[in-house]
Amino acid sequence: MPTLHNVRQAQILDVAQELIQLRGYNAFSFGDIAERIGVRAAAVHYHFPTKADLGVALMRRYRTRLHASLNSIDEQVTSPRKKLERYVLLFQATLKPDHRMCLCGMLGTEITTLSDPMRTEVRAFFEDNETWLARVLGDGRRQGSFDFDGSPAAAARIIYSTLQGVMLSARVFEEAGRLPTAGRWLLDAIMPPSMEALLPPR
Amino acid sequence: MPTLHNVRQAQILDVAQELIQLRGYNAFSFGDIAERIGVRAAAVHYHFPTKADLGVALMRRYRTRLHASLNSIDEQVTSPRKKLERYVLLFQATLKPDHRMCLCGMLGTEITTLSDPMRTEVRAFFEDNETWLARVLGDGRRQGSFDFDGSPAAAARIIYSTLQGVMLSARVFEEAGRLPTAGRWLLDAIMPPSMEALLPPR
DNA sequence: AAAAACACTTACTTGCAAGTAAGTTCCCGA
DNA sequence: TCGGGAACTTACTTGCAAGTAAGTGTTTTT
Repeated sequence: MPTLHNVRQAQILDVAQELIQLRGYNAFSFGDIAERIGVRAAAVHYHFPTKADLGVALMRRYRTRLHASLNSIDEQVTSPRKKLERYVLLFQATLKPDHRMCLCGMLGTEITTLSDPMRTEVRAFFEDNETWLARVLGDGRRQGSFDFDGSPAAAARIIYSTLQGVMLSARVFEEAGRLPTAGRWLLDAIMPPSMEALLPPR
Repeated sequence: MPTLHNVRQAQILDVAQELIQLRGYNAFSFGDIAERIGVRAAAVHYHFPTKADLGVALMRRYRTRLHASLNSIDEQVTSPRKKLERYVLLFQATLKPDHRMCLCGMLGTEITTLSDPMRTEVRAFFEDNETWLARVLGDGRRQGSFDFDGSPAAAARIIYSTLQGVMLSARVFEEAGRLPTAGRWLLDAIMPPSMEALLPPR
């Protein structure tokens, strides 16, 4: 069961995540967190001694949640195309409320200013995504529902990058609609010619 | 001719640009700039009263240079495909030396922390890119060298986003090679089937 | 030759951020 | 009921960052 301690920690991580996604790691302070949850800054230090500690804990939780989301997709749908559709929805859920960046897209740009353990976590997050995507893309191509050149790993890297980049520009223009548009475009781009008749009308 | 004043201003902008591309807007100070050019921080304030002033001046210069680069491409090559190849080279030139982000990719993630005039400049930079790309894509499709669904503007948005996203992951993994790979993939993705025989061997 | 403008400097203020130390309050188990 | 720990607080130190004010030496203009 969740102890009070863990509840508070989770609350701190929630606020920290929101602030980082909105402003970036170098533009939020322990004071900002404290103010939002109604305590003093020292209370935040009690739970996470340093900013780097907080960052690492946050990244670990974020990665754990990613794994849960990807597992959930794998359990709930079997078609590779449907998996990718669900995957794009994860990005939409992040972006939609208030044009948040993906936590890792944000930390990726700031990576040179992060501690070593945080850097490691950020890279691992990128890798987790690319690995999962590569598997789905490989499966899809093997069973004929996808068609693309090169290795699944290379395609995965590009698709993941595209989604990150689209989140960025959707944020810059405050046009969350760019994400679903790009998602459809990507799916169409890797669809074999033989299946194009199945596309929904535009 | 360039006055001493302008030389110093340019020098400050050079250092500021490098620092922002490497660390971000919220992770550099006037002191950092001063140290690198061998003056005191107040000297930087003499040329650019506030950080926001510096940022706006930097963005304006960056945009002017973008326009020069795009004009140069338009003058030097006529084939839409060759134009895109040259365009990708612009990104490579930015990324290559030390895994720098595009100045605007960096500022885009930090956009909520920027002054209004800076935000405007960042958005304008994105728009300039997308507008140019849309024109090249439209031209290319009209003359049969490209094939893609949807409006040229929509394709331009996605391609630009992809390049931004690829820069981000190339930086995260310190693998500059991801950019040319993605560039080739993108060009292939919008190439009509009839021309696939012309692809270079892999 | 005097004065004004230029490109700085030193010295300073303000304010915030990270982090620490030493309490204080409350609850819980022995 | 009393001791101890958990979850804070206040109060503090250190350090840096933005920005300002008042000089200083050098150069340019008149």
